[in-house]
Amino acid sequence: MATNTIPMLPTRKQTLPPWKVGELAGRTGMSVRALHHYDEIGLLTPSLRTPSGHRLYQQSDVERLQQIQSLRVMGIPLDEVRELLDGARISPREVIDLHLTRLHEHIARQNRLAEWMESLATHMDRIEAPSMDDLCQIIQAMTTMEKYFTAEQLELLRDRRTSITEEHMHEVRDSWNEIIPKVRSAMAANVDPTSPEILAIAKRWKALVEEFTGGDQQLASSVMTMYKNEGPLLQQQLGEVPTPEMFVCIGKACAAMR
Amino acid sequence: MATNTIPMLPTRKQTLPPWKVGELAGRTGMSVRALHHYDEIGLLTPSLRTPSGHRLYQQSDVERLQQIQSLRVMGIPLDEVRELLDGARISPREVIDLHLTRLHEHIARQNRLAEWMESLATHMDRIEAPSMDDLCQIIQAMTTMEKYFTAEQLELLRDRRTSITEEHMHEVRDSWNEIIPKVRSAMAANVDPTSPEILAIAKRWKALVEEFTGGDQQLASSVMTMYKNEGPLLQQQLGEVPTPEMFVCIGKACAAMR
DNA sequence: TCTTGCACCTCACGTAACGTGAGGGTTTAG
DNA sequence: CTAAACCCTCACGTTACGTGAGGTGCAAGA
Repeated sequence: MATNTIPMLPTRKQTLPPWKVGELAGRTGMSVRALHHYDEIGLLTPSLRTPSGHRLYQQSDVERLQQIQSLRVMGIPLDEVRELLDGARISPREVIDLHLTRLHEHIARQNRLAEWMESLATHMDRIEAPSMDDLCQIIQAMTTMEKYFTAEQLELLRDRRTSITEEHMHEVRDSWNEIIPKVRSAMAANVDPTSPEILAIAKRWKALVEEFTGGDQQLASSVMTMYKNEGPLLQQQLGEVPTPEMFVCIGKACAAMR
Repeated sequence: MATNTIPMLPTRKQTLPPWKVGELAGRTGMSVRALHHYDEIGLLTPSLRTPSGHRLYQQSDVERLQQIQSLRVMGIPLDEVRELLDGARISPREVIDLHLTRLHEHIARQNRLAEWMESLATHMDRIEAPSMDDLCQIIQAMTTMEKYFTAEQLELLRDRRTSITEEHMHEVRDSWNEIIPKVRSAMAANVDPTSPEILAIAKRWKALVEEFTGGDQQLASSVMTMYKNEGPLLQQQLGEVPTPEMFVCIGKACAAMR
């Protein structure tokens, strides 16, 4: 490079001695292996070799390498770089736009993941001494819920959760743990759904559902679908869990109440 | 799964028949090949095989797979998942934080790249019919400048560039293309730097520099360093370019002016 | 009972862009 | 002339599987 800063002799440009691979690597910040690799895949083949096979890179090769490096900083894969430099039937502006679009999509995905992990972290902080098992269960619960609820419903639930006290959540949990076994034993005893015993339970059940859904019918049915499909999974995580049969039973009771 | 939604018979859990690989794959959304792979790397080895060698996954294996899937959605590599599930000597909260940090760094890098590519795009839009070569040259210029200027200096230059009209930029370019050959020929003729001829040129030179740098001495020296080190590259892109010798010559002339 | 078809098995190569030796020639400075 | 430094060509390792190739196991219909 320094040889060319002498301004009086610009015509000697072509007579510059070609570079060996190590020299080119050193001057361009590439590794020798990378240059070998570019040669292997036909991206940058030195235009000369010594009789013994040593690679010799001419000025034109150096320029090509600089072009390669330029395109690579955009994150363009090597085979695409080769296509662009060899038969460029796509405009540079399109190249930029295309990769910018890809990049933005990638960033958006990563941002969603980060957001998701942050909400995961807040969930984890509710547990006193979380084990790896707890972590996995919470992740499973979150991904499961994402399958059954829309984004708005999830946000609504998130809001409601933060606006509610920790104790109240436990109270609700305890209520379910009390009610569900009652329903189960009543059903096992073949009690009539319209009997006063079940009607009383159904009233509490409806109140709990009402409180959770805030009267949102869509939300209520999403919850039911989820419990129907993911019964065993939720049971593992929540303890007592309503079965489809219970939904039927309580549904009959509610119908009888009207 | 459906077999377990019958709530009256929870004790039959263990007697569930084990699953073959295709069945497990179908139910968990994994591919058979992935399960084979997990087996190969010792991440999930089915606890049973049929005499003929068919893999049989028990309930415990299914649970492990669910844990694996849970951790994988965070983007944790497989060997790390194995470490976490086997000998978890790191707390789940740390796992989340660690990967969240990684993720944020990654996002930050991608964002910087996106920003960079957007500014690249605006540069490209200044060229009428940009070729792939123009694209590479602009990229080179941008990366080169990033080596010599600080972030603030670059922003300053960006601001100045947008506040200036296109024509004016061409005028400045033309001025340099006029002045530099004059200096070169004067130097070739060994004209004294303190001669009125050179002094006149030096005044125009200084004015141009002054306009570009806005009097910022740091900026001026950064520019000089860049021209010194990247002479040939810039020459390729700008046409006429000052050499270190010219800086010396003009420096002498300026000293004589005072 | 035989065959058909499907699910299963074990290799083994391919992916992206090189890093990292191994084993052996070449060049060059002393 | 020799030793250091440099060069060469394989060739495996990396990540998380996809995609056959070639062969076996198993349940059901003819």
